[in-house]
Amino acid sequence: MSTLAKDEELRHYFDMDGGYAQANAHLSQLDPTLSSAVQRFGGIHILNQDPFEVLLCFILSQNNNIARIRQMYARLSEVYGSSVNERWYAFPLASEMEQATEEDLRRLGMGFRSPYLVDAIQKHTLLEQVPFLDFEAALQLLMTIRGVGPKVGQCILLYGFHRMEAFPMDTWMKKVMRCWYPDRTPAYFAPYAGLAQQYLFHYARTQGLQ
DNA sequence: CACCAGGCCGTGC
DNA sequence: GCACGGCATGGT
Repeated sequence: MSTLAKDEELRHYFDMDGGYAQANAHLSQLDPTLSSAVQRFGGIHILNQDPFEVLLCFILSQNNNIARIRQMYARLSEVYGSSVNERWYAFPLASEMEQATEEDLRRLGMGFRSPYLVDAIQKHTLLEQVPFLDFEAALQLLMTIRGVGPKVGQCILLYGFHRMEAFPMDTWMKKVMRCWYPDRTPAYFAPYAGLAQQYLFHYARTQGLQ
């Protein structure tokens, strides 16, 4: 790949032309909490990640901790990833994991998520339909994959398909909503709910809720 | 050594 | 519909 093409790919991956000045300005004027979150952590971008990678990673994330998710990600990359694909990182393509069985994955330490991974690999072509569906239909489709519920599904839509309406509700965001936005729903943050989620998540985890 | 982790599934009501 | 326990495994 030419350096120019790689530069363009990286610009897209990090969403360098995402219009964040306007998004940050909008969120900042919503309320004091978001205002200080943006002020402290301004610069957060929503990545444009590979949908298949995101699908597997967020299946791995359920009831798990970051350190171990990293380790499992690295292990899948080592065992199934290949440098022949034209990418700057080694996470496997769906085609490279087609042969993986539940037993293989258990031996690799994927635990109770192993059958979920197998189902996700098997159904990976569903991802191709997502760009043509509205948000709710896309979420319902993703949730037909075992191990994909509302939270994981919205993560896939946000990081894999850049759907800004997505607002993944994990344990931290439930606390955030209860504590700071008791009378609000994610629609309050439209049209930048996904970005707001990232700011609030990071804000809550680094400086705590009060 | 208990307890927990950026949920989801199956069961029982 | 909704509350509940179980879940593989490594970190703290």
